[in-house]
Amino acid sequence: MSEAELDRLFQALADPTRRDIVRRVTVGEYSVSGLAALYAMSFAAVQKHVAVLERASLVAKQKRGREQMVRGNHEGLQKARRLLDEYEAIWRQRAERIADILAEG
Amino acid sequence: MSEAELDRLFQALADPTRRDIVRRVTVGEYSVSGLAALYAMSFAAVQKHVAVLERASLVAKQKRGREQMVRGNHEGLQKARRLLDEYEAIWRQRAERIADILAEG
DNA sequence: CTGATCTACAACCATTTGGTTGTAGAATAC
DNA sequence: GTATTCTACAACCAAATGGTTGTAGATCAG
Repeated sequence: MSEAELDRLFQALADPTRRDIVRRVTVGEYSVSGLAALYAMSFAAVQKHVAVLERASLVAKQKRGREQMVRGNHEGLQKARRLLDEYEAIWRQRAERIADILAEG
Repeated sequence: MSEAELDRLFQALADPTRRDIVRRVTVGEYSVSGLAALYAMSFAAVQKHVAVLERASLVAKQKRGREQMVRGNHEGLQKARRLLDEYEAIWRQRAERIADILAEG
C-alpha cells in the first residue's frame, strides 16, 4: 500500500459529491451521464469526479454500448479501511500499555 | 457526522506527512517542534499540518510550559472508520441481494 | 535582565483542485 | 444517410493547498 495510493484514496473520499457517487454505484449501476443528472453541475465536472474515484480504485468503468457504466470497486475501500484498522490497533496497543503501567504502579 | 466534517477528515488523511504525524502522536507525545525536527520542512509547515489534523479532530494540542504537546485524538479516526464501515455494510447488502437473486433464478 | 527556545500568524508563491465551456469522436435512433 | 446521445479531453479560471520567510509574543535558562 504505497503512500501515493493512500493519498489518492483519502483525497478521493474528501469530497461530498464523490462520496455520494461511491454510495450510489455500490448499490446500483449508473452510466456517467446517469450520475451527471443527479448533481447540479456540468457533465464534465462529474466525469472528472468519476476519474478521480477511478484512479483511487474506488470505482471502475465498463463500456456498454455508447455508455460507460460505473460500478463500485471494493479494492479501494478495503485499502482505506485497512489503514484505519491499523491506526486503531496502534491506539489499542497504547491503551494496553497505559493499563499495564497503571497496574504495575 | 456532517459532510464538512468528513471533508476535513479525509482531506487531513490525504497527506503522507500528516498520516505519519497521526501514527507518531498516537504512540507517544510530541511537541510541535519535536515533530518538526522529524521532517525535511520548515517548522511553520509542520505547524500547519498539525492545525489541519486538529481541525479534523485527529489530534489535540495541550500547552505544557512553553511547549504545545500534540496527542492523538481518537474521535476523528472513529468517525472516518464509521463511514467506511457504513460503505462496507452497503456493499455486503448488495452482495447478499445478488446471492438471493442467483438463488431464486 | 539578556538570550535562547517554542509557538503563532501573516504574507507570499507555485501547484493542485473543482468547476466551467467548447470541440470532437463513437454508438444509437430514425 | 442524418440527427441525437454519450463520452473524452483540452483550455481556462477562481479558490484551496503545501510550502516558504519573516515578525512578534511567551516561557525558560543563565
